[in-house]
Formats: sequence, structure tokens, C-alpha cells
Amino acid sequence: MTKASNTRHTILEKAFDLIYKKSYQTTSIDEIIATTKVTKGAFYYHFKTKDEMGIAIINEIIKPTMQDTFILPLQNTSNPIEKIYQMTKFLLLENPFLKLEYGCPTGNLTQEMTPWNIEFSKVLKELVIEWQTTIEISLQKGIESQKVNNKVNPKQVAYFIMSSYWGIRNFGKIYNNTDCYHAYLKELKLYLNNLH
Amino acid sequence: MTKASNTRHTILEKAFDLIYKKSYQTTSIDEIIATTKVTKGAFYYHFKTKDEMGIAIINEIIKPTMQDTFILPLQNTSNPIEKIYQMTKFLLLENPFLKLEYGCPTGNLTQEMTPWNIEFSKVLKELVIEWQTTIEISLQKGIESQKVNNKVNPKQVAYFIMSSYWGIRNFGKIYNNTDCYHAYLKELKLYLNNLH
DNA sequence: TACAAATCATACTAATTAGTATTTTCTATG
DNA sequence: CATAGAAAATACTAATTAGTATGATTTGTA
Repeated sequence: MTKASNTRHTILEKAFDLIYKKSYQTTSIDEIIATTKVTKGAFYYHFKTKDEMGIAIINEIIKPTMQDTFILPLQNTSNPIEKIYQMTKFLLLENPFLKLEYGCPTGNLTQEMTPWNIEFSKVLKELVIEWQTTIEISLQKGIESQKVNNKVNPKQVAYFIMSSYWGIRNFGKIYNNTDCYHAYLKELKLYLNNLH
Repeated sequence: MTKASNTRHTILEKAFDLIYKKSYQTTSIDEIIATTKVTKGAFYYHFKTKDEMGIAIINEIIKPTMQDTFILPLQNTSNPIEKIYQMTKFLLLENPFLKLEYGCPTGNLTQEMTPWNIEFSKVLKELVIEWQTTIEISLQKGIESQKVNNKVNPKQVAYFIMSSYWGIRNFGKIYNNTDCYHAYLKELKLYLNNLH
């Protein structure tokens, strides 16, 4: 990693932290360069606009992380129902990257930037579709291997699971307490067990 | 309604529209007074700060509307399971007040203002708790009248339903298409039927 | 009708915003 | 080691922001 590409990456990481905590709109470039200790000249050498940086955060920070935590685990399992539960539990209670009071980075950005920034919507939609497709495929495979009841509709279930996840993260924010996560997880388990 | 209180209410309604569409942070007071055709002097006569207006919108616009569409229907039903489905379907597909591409007003504000504005968090939390309590009580009544299986845990189910609703509104935003609502509703029906 | 209080209008301010213009300092390569 | 281009530093701009100061109108009521 050259010094320059290191500067770029530092900006993206620190900016992500700020945006995850404070939202995109309320995070100013002056704030980003203050916390990264990078000058405005350096910032604008690497990113033509604030939005270009925002898109880069999604593609270069959020996307790879999501690949590891949302996509790969589901691709390497023969038991999607159990894996979905484990994944969700990990994401809500154990993942050090995600914080109760700040919600879900992708969910936050989706709510904030859609529909008013087409570019953001586009890359976020790609992310979401990849997640959704992965869930659907894993359930379809589960049906084929008779781990999942063949009456299950993978698309519907995918929407239901993803929605409830995004939603409960919003509840976590407002209650600022993991109790709601625990209650949610119990009900999620009951729901998932009915898919067997 | 006096002329003054009419001015106040106009500001709140128009500001709500803008904030629902564009978010709170990106809606400026100049924009609000431009669309309401009210002067800055009038605005600041009625509201000491922008945040005071924001809180007023929640208490005087969102709360009463929510009372009518989220609370009362559930209080006047003997069959909560069926009513929850009907309500959700109405909210997603028929309510003229809510728009696919703009999501859920309360969900948007929660995501945007929590945890960074304590005052907003407080009133939003009150709103959410009222909704949650209503669902729980209606399910409890349903258990007592044997419309709902007595193994059902009202608190857990309430979280699950509310979460999935907030979440699917986020999906509606990003897909900008009601297909996801229809798929979600089908799965919601299956889930709810298992509570009988 | 008079007049005090309520309501609204106008013109401002100081801070913050994203972005630019220009110069300086590195860094890789001949 | 010389030098061209990459990378970064500095100082600015124009627009927008929430909020204020002050003056002009309405409005209800004695």
C-alpha cells in the first residue's frame, strides 16, 4: 500500500465512522479532514466531490464487509435456516463493527439518501439485491436438500427476514437497549422453525 | 381556528410534507417559509427554534394521524391477527398519506434523529411505545378470547411485526416498486396464521 | 374608537457549507 | 542526482444555514 492509497483509505474509514454515527448529510468535509488530519487539498485530490467519497465508502468499505458477514456465511452452509438465525444473532449482539445506538449502516444510508440521490440509491440497491439473492438461493438449496419445507417461498421469506432485520435495528436505536434484540431473536427463531 | 393558529398549523403541515420527502436535516427554514408563503418573522414568532417546530410536527401532526391509523383500529377489534394484516395492507398499499418512495415518517425520523437529538428521541420513543403496547394488548385480548394461540408471546410478536413493517418500508424506498410490499404481505399472512 | 398586545414583515448577522485556485512538497524513474 | 508528475498544503470564494433585531401591521377588547 503506497502512502497515497493509504491516505485515501484512511479518509474512507474515518468518514465511514462519522457517517455511521452522525449520518451522511450532517457529516461535513471539514469534520472529516479534521479527524483524519488530512488537508482539504489532499481530500479533493482523492475525491472530486463529497458524493464521490460517499459512493466510494459504500463500494470500498461497506460492500467488502457485507460480503464477509452477510454473503459468504450463507453461501457455505447446508442449513440456511440455522445459519440465518446464527448470522442475525451475531450481527445484533456480537459484531464489534456494528453498534446498537447507530443502527445498520446500509439501512441508515438507504433511508437517508433514497430517493433523493440516484447514484447512492443505485449502489445501495445493488448491495441489497446481492444480500437478497444470497438468502433466496440458500433457501432454494435448502429446499432441494430437504432442509427447508418445499412450500416455502424463498423470495417472500427473504423480504420478511431482511425487513425485520432492518426494522429491529431501528428499534435498537430508539430503545438504546438490547432487550428488543433478544425478544426479536426469540420470535425470529420461532418463525424460522416453521420453515422446516 | 384563529388566523394565527391557522398560520402555525400551515407551517407544521407544509414542513411535515417537506421533511417526509426530504428528511429533517436537509429541509431548511428558508425552504419552509418559501413554500408556506409565511415570513421568517411569523415563523419565529410561532417556533423558537427549528427543533421546537420538529417536535411540534411529531406531537401535533404525526401523533394524531398515528392514533387514527395505528392505534384505534387495533383497540376496536376482537380479532387482532386479521386486523394487523388488514392494517398493514392498508398502510402499505392504500393509505393516501404515505408514499412508497418516502418510507415511513416515524421510521425516517427515528433513523435520522436518534441518538443525536435527545428531545426527538424522547417523543418518537413515546410514539413507538404506544404502538407497541397497543399491539401487545390486542394480542393478549386475543389470547384470552382464544382467537390467538396461548403459546404466543405478545411482546415478541409485537417487535417482529413492527420491525418487519419499518423494514419493508425501507425496501419500498429503495426498490421504488410495490412488488416487495406484495411479497412481504403474503409472508406476513403466513406468519400471522401460525399465531392462531 | 383607542390602544395594548399579538402577529407578522424586513433586513440583517455570524457561522458553516462544498468546492476552487494556487503553490509547495514529495516520490519514482531516467 | 535531476526532474516531471503525483500528492498534499494553504488560502480563498460564494452560497446557504439558523437565528436576531427592529419595525410595521393586525386584532381583540375596554
